[in-house]
Amino acid sequence: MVTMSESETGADVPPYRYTAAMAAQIEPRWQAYWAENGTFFAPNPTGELADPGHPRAGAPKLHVQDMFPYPSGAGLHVGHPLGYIGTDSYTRYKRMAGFNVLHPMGFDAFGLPAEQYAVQTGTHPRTTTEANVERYRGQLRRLGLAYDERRTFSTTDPDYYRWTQWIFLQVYNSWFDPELRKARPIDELVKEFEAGTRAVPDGRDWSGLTPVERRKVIDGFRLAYVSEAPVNWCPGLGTVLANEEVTPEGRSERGNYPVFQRSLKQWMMRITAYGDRLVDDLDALDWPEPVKLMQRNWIGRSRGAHVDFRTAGDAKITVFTTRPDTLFGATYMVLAPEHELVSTLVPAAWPEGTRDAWTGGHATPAEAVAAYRAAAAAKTEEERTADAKVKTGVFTGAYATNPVNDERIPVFIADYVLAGYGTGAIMAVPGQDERDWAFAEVFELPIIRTVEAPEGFEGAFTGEGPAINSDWLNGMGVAEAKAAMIAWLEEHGKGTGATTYRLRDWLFSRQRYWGEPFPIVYDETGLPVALPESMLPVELPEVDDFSPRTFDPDDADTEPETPLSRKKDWVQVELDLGDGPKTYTRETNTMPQWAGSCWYELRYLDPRNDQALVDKANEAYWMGPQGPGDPGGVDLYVGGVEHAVLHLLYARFWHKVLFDLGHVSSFEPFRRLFNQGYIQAYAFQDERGFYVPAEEVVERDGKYFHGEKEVTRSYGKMGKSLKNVVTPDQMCDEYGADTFRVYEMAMGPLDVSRPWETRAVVGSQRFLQRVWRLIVDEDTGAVRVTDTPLDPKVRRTLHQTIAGVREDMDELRFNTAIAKLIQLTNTLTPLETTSREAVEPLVLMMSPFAPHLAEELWRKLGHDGTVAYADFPVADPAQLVAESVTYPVQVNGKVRGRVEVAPDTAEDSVRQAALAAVAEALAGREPRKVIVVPGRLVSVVV
RNA sequence: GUCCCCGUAGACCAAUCGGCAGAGUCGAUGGACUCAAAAUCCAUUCAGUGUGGGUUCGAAUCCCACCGGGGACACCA
Repeated sequence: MVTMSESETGADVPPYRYTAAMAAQIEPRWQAYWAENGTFFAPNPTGELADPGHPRAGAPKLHVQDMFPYPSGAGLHVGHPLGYIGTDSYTRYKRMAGFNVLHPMGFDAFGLPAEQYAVQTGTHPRTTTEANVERYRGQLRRLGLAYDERRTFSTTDPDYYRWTQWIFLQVYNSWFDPELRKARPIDELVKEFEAGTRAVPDGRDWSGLTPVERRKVIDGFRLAYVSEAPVNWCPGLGTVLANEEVTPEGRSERGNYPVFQRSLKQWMMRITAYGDRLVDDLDALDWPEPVKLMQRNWIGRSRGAHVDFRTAGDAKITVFTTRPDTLFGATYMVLAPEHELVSTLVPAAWPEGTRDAWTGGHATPAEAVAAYRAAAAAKTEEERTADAKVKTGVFTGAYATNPVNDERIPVFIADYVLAGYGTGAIMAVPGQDERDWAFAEVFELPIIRTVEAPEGFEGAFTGEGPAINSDWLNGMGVAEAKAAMIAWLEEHGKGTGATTYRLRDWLFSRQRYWGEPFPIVYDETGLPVALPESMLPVELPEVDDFSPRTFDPDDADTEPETPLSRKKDWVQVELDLGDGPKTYTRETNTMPQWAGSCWYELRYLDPRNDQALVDKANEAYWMGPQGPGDPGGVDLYVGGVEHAVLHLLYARFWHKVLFDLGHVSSFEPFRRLFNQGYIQAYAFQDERGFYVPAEEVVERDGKYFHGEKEVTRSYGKMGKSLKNVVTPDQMCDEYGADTFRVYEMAMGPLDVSRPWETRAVVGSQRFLQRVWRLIVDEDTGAVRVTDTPLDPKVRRTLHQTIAGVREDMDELRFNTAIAKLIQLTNTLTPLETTSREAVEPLVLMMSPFAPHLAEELWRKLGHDGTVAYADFPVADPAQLVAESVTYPVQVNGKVRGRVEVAPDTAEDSVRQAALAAVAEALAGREPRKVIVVPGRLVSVVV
């Protein structure tokens, strides 16, 4: 590839041409100007960042935000800023169009990779994180991104995580009222218990409870709580992980280490309480459908019933089913192998009439069950999934009674029933469930259809149809039968209507150093005590050894050890929490990386407020609902689709808690979500499979060569290991930031992934050069613009461009907007004189994409100050009317002629003219039909 | 296996409500400039829309099936 340095050493490059060297002069100058003048400061309604004298104070607001980056040690490659440049172009346009634009940027700086990187390099994570953040800032500044620099922060700043901890306390000090479907302060729950208006669980008497018992009751209601429960333990990382961080293969999303289920005491957040609202409120959001779908699937709400089946003695098995209408078809039951009732159910011997196929060849039920349990436990998640096609299981020797018809049905255990979902037990209805059907075939169990299947239908029928073989339900449709059965179950005390979720509570603690400490201590009872707000932030202490204790990745029998627990003088602390000075023990877990990104959109609104996480007036202005039914939230949130579930679900959850407690007026954090595409790149491997530097590969005759060796091409993410990284810094060096920005925006729609192609960047540079050349004499540097009025035809082109560009910008179609600007430039280029009338709007329209160039040219055109607040051009409607319209005339679908008429010509006249134009093609045939599409074409059918 | 998205010149991409397949960029080719090259400028080139059906006066666009690419989910009762 030819580099700019070669071209610039050429003696005959005109001295005032727009080149990379010229860009390198212009760009830092304007970046400094913007920084010195606070050009992109957005005024708040109130507080320290209010500025009534600002040109956009009180204007309609627009809050646009990017998913903030995690500042990795590798720095940015050209794929990262795609979305940032998109939002920057959009907000620069909107600012010029009159909006008060909030476009901030921050850094998600806590987390595992920073810690791992720090461990590798032997430096403190804060040191490496801060260095990385500085590097990112430099890279972003160089791209001319118009951020309000007063509003930036890192999640690792104590001033920031003070409020992360504050929100944790809000969550901790709240409970979910199922009647009101919202969070309420925990004090209100205590008052209800004291007044006796709410019953204490287990029917105990509040006044008879000891203080410790009362605390335990209360703690059981909190939205943040400690529980001893099976969690995902990852020895390789030395920490536990949330369900969302574990892949379907049972490995960690980060690092791909094995994950094991272990029962451990951990902090949880009661996100399940919000399952309904998290599903329902998706309808109010302007989000890509696939993302909504992923969230719906992840939450996995299903409506149905809990049904009790009696077993020997007084025992009962409770199942969850979405099809209570099919109860008459329940011919057997299945428990998950791990189900706690299994051992109590198993009788001493096989009952009379047990089939051989049911026993697995074992002499007693206990043996059979033990063997099956062992086999199931030995299977990895992967094997279990792979074996899904063949149903396995074993008879427990026990029977249960179907509550609707008192039929005696056998109880099996099988690994196709999952312990973690519903009640871990099912009623099996082979007639209406494919899995049950498959199991019934293997074990020769009876099949009773309870929904009439179509004539000749084979297998389980899951569709709609009238109920059959179901006594009083017969004839009802599925929905009606469900409702009738639930009513019957509730009336007879055999079950209740119920909703279950796939969503689990959010495992919120991590055994890491580099995260937010919990604002929690433990007293002598071992129960948690919240620190008062006045003690925030709880700062992360300095430790000698911040590296976590990790283990053999495959050793499941290990215990997590938190790095903070080794800091004994920090863990033991004397505090006065109202009962006089006492010794407490600090919580030594830290929060997961998601905590900081759960609410950062709010802190941008009021980053310096030390009285509240955000002033209510500022929140209402920037994020409040814009009308009835509107959820409020960020007006445009741009980021990759990989956060469809994790970050976006957690952030919605926290936002709703804050909404319930009255801290924010919006009930959703992100009104509109846009998923940008990815920039990927080709990578090349030699015959040994080693990657060779992509920039050194040349193409000849459709083959690829590295030196003399042929190499094979593949396509994927940019990364060090693939040796195909291109950085924005390289592009700025070789072409300038404006060229890079224009190229990224011009290469395709923002939401489409595409391959990077460095050699195509020159096209954008040529475009900027042409614009520059229109205005600046390349030999003398003189401005060559005149006040000559535009030719009427060119004027119409100009106004059509303005109208088109505005439309494209509003729809984030930057690629087509740029195409229109290139077209306009190409129209102006051959003209003898450059008219100010055309070139000023052109510069203004260029400025969202090439802001430095535009500022420079705007100055040269004789204007003071910045172009950032100049009015974006508005098209004159009179100029948008075409002088004449050419109608193609089709005869039987083929174009046979054209007519040119005035734009306001009546349809009848167009018809006459069109028929005359194709008279020859018609050859006297009588048209059967003539269709005139106004402004488009005429179609004649013969 | 199920669901979702996408297939348009050699490459990246346009095409409003179903209305003349082409706005823009790269590449390639030719020309201008140059001693020559680079850079720059000018011009030209190239597909009938993945395949096969259907609806329609008219389909890249709507419907069905298949092929290819990408993504999500994958015993969730």
